[in-house]
Amino acid sequence: MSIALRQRAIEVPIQAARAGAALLALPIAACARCHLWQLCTPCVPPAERQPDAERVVFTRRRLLAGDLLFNEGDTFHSVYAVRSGSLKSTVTLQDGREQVGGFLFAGDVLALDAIASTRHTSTVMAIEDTQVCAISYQSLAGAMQRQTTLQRGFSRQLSLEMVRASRMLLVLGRMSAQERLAAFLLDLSSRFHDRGQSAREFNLRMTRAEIGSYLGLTLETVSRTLSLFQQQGLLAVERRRIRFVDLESFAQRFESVLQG
Amino acid sequence: MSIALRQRAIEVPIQAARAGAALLALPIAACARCHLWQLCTPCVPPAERQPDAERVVFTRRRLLAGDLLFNEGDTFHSVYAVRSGSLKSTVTLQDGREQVGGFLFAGDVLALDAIASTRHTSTVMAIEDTQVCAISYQSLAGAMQRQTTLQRGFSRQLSLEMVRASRMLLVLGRMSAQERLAAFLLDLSSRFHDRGQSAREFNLRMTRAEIGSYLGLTLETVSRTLSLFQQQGLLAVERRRIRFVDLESFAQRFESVLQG
DNA sequence: CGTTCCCTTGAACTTTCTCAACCAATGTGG
DNA sequence: CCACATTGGTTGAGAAAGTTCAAGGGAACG
Repeated sequence: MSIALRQRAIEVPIQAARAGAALLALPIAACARCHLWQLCTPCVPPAERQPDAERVVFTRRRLLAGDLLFNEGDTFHSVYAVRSGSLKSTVTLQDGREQVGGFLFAGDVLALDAIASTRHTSTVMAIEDTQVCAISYQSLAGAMQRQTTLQRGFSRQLSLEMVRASRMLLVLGRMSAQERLAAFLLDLSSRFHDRGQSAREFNLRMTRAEIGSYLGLTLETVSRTLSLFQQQGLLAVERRRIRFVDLESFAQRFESVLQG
Repeated sequence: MSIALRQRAIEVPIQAARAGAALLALPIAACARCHLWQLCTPCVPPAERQPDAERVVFTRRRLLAGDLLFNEGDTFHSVYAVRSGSLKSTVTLQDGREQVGGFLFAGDVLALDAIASTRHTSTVMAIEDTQVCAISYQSLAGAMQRQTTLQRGFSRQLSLEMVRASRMLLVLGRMSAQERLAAFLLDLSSRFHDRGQSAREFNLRMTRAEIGSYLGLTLETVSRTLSLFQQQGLLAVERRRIRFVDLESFAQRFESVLQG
């Protein structure tokens, strides 16, 4: 579950994965970002396969916008990697209040937080047409026992999620609506950039209400703040299309947001 | 790093650890709660030691109130287990705004989130006189390679932290000042209870300002809200001493807070 | 072509924050 | 032991930020 703002870029493993991608001709771009690609049978040609790699069961799954990948409380069987599309993860209070915990895009891995509890702790829904790989956790755990690299990468991934979560606490705890939204947009920008898309201009995949929920704001405040940024000449907003007029100065103006 | 509200109780591993405690006569109570006690040379009598347990290096460290355990950005060498006392973990924005990320008590394990980055992502300070065990991560990682149980327990611990973090996001994102403070007090109550202390009455170890920072509120709001709870006959507050007039009904009144 | 969903904007209202004064407890140095 | 400073906590009043309620517009979809 990606609950928070990303690091500016994810350094080492991406590099490695990209090098690997060139070498091994990964089927799709998302796999180059996926931390689990070494386990993925379709991603690794037979010649290079580890003998036990066979045991890790990957399943492809297609979702339409609005489809649930899994529900809070469902038994945990698999972790997932996003191949294409986008999803949101949500948690719900007893009284029905819902909070978006994060947005997931191609290459993101999710459901790691279920390992402890054997049940999913959030609901994940596709917000556009989406493909995911399901990776059986049982077989993954087995492979991790044998492959140290993999196990380390996995711990690393988990602990990265925690870093993101604690950054998000800062956002929700200390920042104004403008700062929250700026942080959110800069996060999206850097994530799209990492995926080879434009950092300056992109389509939001989610509604104002979902953004608001994620940031602890109402949809009206999100809308007003976007309008404000536009009035100030910082952004061009047209429905879900966002363009930074000057990305560098925007980032600078809100730099308090980007790590200490 | 404990960034969020705890589960009501931590089930399986505690049970196991307590059974172990009885069997092996752990030196202090905190060790019975510590997820790493199996590695702890003083905790495991020579007869029962795994041959590679020797390699995990534990160091005791004493801190006075106000002492730093480590600073944001310090190189990461060890994870820590709290033996006694309390600490707070904080993160800071460039402009100096600070956010308390969590409070740590006896038996808690911290600095797990540094694994990914090789640097500590938060500053941890003792808020009263405190003892910790420092566990060399290098030797811990080695032991985990050999002991599957340990490695699984570690992943479990990491993923528990994530569950807590996402619960905290709910608190900061969706809840009013009263709900936040109620959630905080109930969390403390259950944590003290887990440690064999009273769930109904306890001393806050932290200032109003620290509570406020943790909950995304000002210290004045914390103070006013405590006064309000007292006026409503829910709490008896006297400086840092908190007593629930009726813990069950208090919990019920704010039950929206406690998981779905 | 009408319905639905999403977004925008305005106005009144609520909550929390900010600023400020004050009190109580604790610690310090003469 | 007392005067004084420091730290932590309480309370009030006004200001600010964001929410709620309400109305209306536009794109998308059947």
